[in-house]
Amino acid sequence: MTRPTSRDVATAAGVSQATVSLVLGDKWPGRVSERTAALVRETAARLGYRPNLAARNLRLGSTRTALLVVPALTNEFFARVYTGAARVAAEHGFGVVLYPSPDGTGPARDPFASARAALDGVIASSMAAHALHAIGGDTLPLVMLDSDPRAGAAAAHVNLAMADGMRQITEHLLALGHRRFLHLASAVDSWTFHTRAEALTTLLGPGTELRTVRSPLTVDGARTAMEASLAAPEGRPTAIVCDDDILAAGACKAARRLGLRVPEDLSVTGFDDLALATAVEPELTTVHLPAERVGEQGMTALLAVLEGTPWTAPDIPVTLVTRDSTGPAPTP
Amino acid sequence: MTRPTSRDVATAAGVSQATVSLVLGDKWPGRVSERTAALVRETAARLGYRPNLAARNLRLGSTRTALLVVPALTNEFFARVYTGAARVAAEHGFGVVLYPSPDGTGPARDPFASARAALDGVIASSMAAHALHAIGGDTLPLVMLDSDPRAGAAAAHVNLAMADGMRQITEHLLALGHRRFLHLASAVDSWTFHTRAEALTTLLGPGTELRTVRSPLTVDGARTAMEASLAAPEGRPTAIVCDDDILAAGACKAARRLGLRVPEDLSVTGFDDLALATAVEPELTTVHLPAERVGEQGMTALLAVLEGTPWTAPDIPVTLVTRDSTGPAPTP
DNA sequence: CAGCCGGGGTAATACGTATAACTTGACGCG
DNA sequence: CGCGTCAAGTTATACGTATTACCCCGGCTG
Repeated sequence: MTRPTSRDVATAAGVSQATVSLVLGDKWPGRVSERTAALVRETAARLGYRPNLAARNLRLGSTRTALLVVPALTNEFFARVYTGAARVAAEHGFGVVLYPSPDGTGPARDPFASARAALDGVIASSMAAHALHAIGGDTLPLVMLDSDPRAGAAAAHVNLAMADGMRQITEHLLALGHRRFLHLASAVDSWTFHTRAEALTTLLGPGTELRTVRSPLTVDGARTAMEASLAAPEGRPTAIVCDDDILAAGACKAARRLGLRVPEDLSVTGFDDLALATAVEPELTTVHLPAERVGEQGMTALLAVLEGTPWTAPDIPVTLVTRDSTGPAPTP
Repeated sequence: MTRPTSRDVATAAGVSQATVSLVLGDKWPGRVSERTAALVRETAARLGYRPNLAARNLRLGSTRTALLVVPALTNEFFARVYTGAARVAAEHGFGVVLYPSPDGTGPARDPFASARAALDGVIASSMAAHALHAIGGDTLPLVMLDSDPRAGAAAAHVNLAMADGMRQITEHLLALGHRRFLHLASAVDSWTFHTRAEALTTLLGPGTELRTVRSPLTVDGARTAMEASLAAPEGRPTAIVCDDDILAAGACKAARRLGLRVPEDLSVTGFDDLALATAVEPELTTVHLPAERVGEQGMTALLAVLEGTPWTAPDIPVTLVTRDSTGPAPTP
């Protein structure tokens, strides 16, 4: 009552195992007569034959499987990255297996063991460089998502035009008359944070103020942090630039609790354009990040690298979506 | 410049390949002297040896890998199910690979091919019975999540106490004086929906009204559906029972657009207790579903089944979380 | 009619591992 | 001293597949 092998199909069809493989491989047209090919196919279907992937992988020396390393799948952004990567992978007969969170909370230490599968390559998102070794990035073809392009270990980089997104935000807010800004960033230190912070500092010209607050990446964490920062009326910022829609939602809640109206008294912007951005009220002005495309390009890059083609592409463009959480700066 | 094999380690250490396997397998204490064991381990580390998982899987006839079938990973609920399953799996040296969405939008047709790995078992969530065959549930040990316990194909079931959740909601709302209800359900037909709908119908005694509306599982879809249903003042429900927090958020938005206050004019309840539930304002009264525990129990059940132990457990309890979206029924 | 070619199939092999079965000294004991 | 026992390795094999190299035979050509 064990699973049938290609040899079982062969004997049942009265041919050799090689013939079965030839037919089912579908790779050598004309190698087998149409008559026997049909017979083999019919027999295989009848027995419910499924090729043993472990054996095939061993024989071929490749598993057509990529490892995607993400901080947390419960973050909609990364779930969408996975979706995009998985779609492109499937189109090329590849699979994607996940390794959530190398920052400590992940399920296992060794992603190789955790993946339980030989890997052809790695796509790693927002990861500290020191984790690369554990991941095996030194051994396997590696594509980095949203990381420092100068980091040498990676075979290819896929980046979003974060700085340009920040430019669109600041231009929008400056045009609305805002001068006192607060940058609400995630507590985890990543290249993404540095890029955005640097862009923001550069873009805000003289005559402006900028404070930075960091908070855990949760609505409640952001609310708590902002309630503390917005309590005192003197010098209160009029615009809060958040690194994530989740933080922006928290900031809006804090404002409401303090009796501040959004956007009349306080403008708030987000990043990512998650489902959350249009679920809350007011709907968030935010930078739309095409997460699926990040996954798609990541996988495309990996496929190119695996074929030996060096891969490079311009940053993925991002666009500001103006909604209801931003408005003219209040006149004092 | 290819990856070293166990044989490479063996020759480098001056022992046989079997010895390497014996040492690294760590399974036969006293089989190899401590001296040579140390030598082998040191050599393996020096060469950067990693066992070829494909070969090991082939040899062992098991991949220690489970397939998790979920509708969409972008739904936080399922992302959390995955997280729970992956953690338990990792504790037992198992891996979890995903097959998102058999309802059509998934990356590939054949989950086996898509997984690119031989599988030891399947954990399937909210799936139509007809998809079972394609999944290979007839071939592999199968654990079903939130599905009809009477469905025979599954080796084990893991269910949430949905009916009890509905009971808690209705008792809460009835106590608040509500009599005219609207059940806002997802458009996809699942066992979960039927269970909840049936429970709701049963629990609402005489002297109550119940309407049912179905909508796509998005905030905007729910908002649109509700704007239509709430437009006419006559016979308007006072309580909206939603099958999902996402729908509840949409209902709240619809209410606000129509000038109705939540909870003063309209009470709204959700299901799941996603991050969204506390991100929106008012915070949602909702039934907390321990999603991670669903994943954990699913994996635990699969492990039991793989060991030949029949597995069974009571429904996972759920609890109503009372927040700000429900209040006393308005007096006409 | 000999030689050659190509269509259609088969036998053999290697991928890298885990383990069962066997070997070889050394040693204790009757 | 002979034999069983045991520790510490080694040899051999099988897992299921894809592919290479080979074989057989009928038909065509010179």
